[in-house]
Amino acid sequence: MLTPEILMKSLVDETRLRCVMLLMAETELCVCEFGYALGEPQPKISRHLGTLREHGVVRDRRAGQWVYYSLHPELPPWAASMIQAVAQGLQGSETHQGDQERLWTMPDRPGRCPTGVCETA
Amino acid sequence: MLTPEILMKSLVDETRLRCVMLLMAETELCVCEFGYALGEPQPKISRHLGTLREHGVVRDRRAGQWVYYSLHPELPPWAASMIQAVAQGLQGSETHQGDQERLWTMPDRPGRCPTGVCETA
DNA sequence: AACGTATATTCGCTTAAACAGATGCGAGGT
DNA sequence: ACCTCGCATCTGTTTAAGCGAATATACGTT
Repeated sequence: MLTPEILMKSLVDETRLRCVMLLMAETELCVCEFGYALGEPQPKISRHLGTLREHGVVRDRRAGQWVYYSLHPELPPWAASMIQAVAQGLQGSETHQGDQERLWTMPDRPGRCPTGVCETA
Repeated sequence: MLTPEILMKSLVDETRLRCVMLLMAETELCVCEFGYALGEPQPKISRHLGTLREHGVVRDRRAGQWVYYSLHPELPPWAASMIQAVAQGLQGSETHQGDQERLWTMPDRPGRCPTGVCETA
C-alpha cells in the first residue's frame, strides 16, 4: 500500500520525478521515450521505472516489444494531490520543460503512426 | 528559494516529517518539545530542525533559552498544498498520532503556564 | 564568576541508494 | 534458426546522508 513516506522516497530521486512529471502530461510512455526525453541511459531509466512500479506509483503494460508506463489508475486522492502540488511547484522549471519539448521532437515514437493521424487498430 | 526537490528532500527523512506534522497542529514548538514528543535525543532533533530551517521550510525564533520553531510563514502555495496532502495521507498513522498524544501529556511545557490559563505578559 | 539548562555543532562511522557497464531475456522479423 | 531491438537485471564501486557520542555555545540564575 502506498504511504506518504513511500511516495516521498519515490519522488525524491530526480530521474523518477522527471518520469512522473512526464506522465502527468503524456498519460502513457514507453521506456525508450523516457530515455530519449531525459537523455539518460536505458538501464537507468528502467531501474527507476521499476522502483516506481514496485512502490505502486505507476503501472506497466506490455505491448509487443514495448512496455508502456502510466500513472497508477488507483492513486489515493492525497497522492494525486501531492503530485499535483509538485507539478505546480515545477512550473517553468528548465529541466522539466526541456524533457517535455525533447519528447515532442522525438522521431519515430512507438505507438504513433508517422502521419500523426492515428487510428486504433 | 524553496523548490519541490528541496521540500521532498526535507520531508523524506522520518524525523523531519514527524516534526513538520507536529507543526501542522501546534503552530509553534521548541526543541525540547519535539524531543519529548518523538522520544529522540536532542542533538538529533536539533540537527534536523536545522536543515528544515536552511531549506526554508520552518522558521526559528529565540525566546530566552528556548528556540521556537514554526512552519515558515511564507511557504509558497504549492508547498502548503503538498504538506497538506501528506498530512491527509498520514491520517490515522500510529507514529504521528502517538507523537501528538505524547506532546499533550508532556509535563512543564515551556511557554504554557502550569494552570493552562495563559496570559500574554 | 560559576553553574545548570536549552540548543547547536563537530567527529568518525555506517548504511542505503544511485551509478556505469556488462549481461540476460523476450518479442518480432527475415 | 538466427538476428535485432526493447527492456530488465546483475556486479562492483562510489557517494550522500543519517547516526551516536562528545563537545561547544548561549542564556539565565545565583
